[in-house]
Parts: sequence; C-alpha cells; structure tokens
Amino acid sequence: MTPHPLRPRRAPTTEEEALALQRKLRRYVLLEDSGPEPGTASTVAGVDVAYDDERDAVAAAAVVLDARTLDVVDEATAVGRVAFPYVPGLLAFRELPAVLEALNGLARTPDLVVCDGYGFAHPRRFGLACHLGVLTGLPTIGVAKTPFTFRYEPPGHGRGSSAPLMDGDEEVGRALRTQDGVKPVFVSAGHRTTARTACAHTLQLARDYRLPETTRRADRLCRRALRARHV
DNA sequence: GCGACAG
DNA sequence: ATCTTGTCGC
Repeated sequence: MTPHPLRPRRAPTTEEEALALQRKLRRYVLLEDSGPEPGTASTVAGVDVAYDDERDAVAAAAVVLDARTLDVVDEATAVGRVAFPYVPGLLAFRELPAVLEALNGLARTPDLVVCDGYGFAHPRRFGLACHLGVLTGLPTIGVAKTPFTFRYEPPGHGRGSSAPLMDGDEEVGRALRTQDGVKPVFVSAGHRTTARTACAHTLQLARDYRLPETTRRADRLCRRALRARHV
C-alpha cells in the first residue's frame, strides 16, 4: 500500500528525524480534486486513535460508512505500543502507524478517508491527513475540533456557513458550522482534494451531529478496542 | 528565553 | 489524548 520510495527503513525516533521525513513526504501531496466529487463517494472511512499512556498502549480504528446512508459497512482495529510522543506539528508520527495497520484490516479500500485532525492547516502544511494520504495514495481530508494556532472569524449561525481559517495571511482551511448554532469544526484538505470539497464531504457526513459520523464511529471503536485490547 | 500548541 | 460530577435540555 505504501509506495516504496516513501517508506522509511525505520520509523523516526527523534523530532529531527521526523521533521526530515516530513520535509521529504510533503513534496508528494496533491492539492487538487482527483478524489470523489461531493455526493459521488460510495464509501467513506473514518480513522481515530486512543491512548493508554500508563501502559504505553495505543489503539486505532478504521470504520467504513456507506456515504449515502451513513451506515457502517466495515470496520477494523489495531493495537500496539506508542511509537512517538505527542509533539504539536508531528502528530502523524504518533498516530499513523496504528492507523495504517487498522486500514490494512479493511476488506475493501474506501473512496475517501476522514482524519481527526488537520491536513494542509499545519505549520509546515503537512498535517496528519496529508501524511496519511501520501502514504496510502487515498484521498483524505482533515476535520479538527479546535483551531490549533490558527485564527478565524465566527462563521454565520446556520449549518453550512463557513469562514476562512488563517495562518497569518494565508488561508489554510475553513471554520465550518455543521449544525445550526454549534461550534464550528476546522476543515482542511488532506490529499487529492481541496478545502471546498473537504467542506462539502464534511457537511454530508455531519448530517446529525457536529462531528462527521466517520469520526464519531472511529472514536467510539478505538476506545472500545483499547479497553478490550482487541486486534 | 517563555508560553502556546491538532490528538 | 486523558483525568472526571453534576447539570442543563430535548
């Protein structure tokens, strides 16, 4: 699944190594729509990770939904040991090893993957969602729950309203209201997509709640897997 | 140098 | 992320 030239011989251990790999991988991100147009995706996967720092354990989940009905059609989990500390800007190195393993457990490849975090909205424009997209070749988007270090003006009150998410003078994503009057979510492009398309996908997935159904399902599943030490 | 900082 | 009680509202 991972293209040969992009797979490191060994996972980064230090921040310096991780930064070097990030600089290398970021050249492969595609920021145009070669993934599914909004409404045309057949299946959409959500991925998320839960931790037990006491036991140095990590559990990842990948849940595939029917994009039209939002029904669960497939799911997989993976448990392992934490491979990297939490460092803002290097989250991918902490989360993705387990996520990749969970994705490998799926019966079929999804049309789109929704990440719990950022994509292009990142200090070096290579967040979790971009990283996962480059490693898998799949279209990905990032949907985060907090604005990180970025700035935004509150979007309109209604579902579907959005406002630019800014890193200085550069728009890196959108603050998107997914339900009337709720706090916005923070959407950015991952791989093979754009912020505009990512917002449209997010709205379709956040039909009933603030967060996309993909994220809600994956969050629930990885927590359960962590407690049960499922594989 | 110090604090802030996706999850 | 995770630690955690009650509480307000549909």
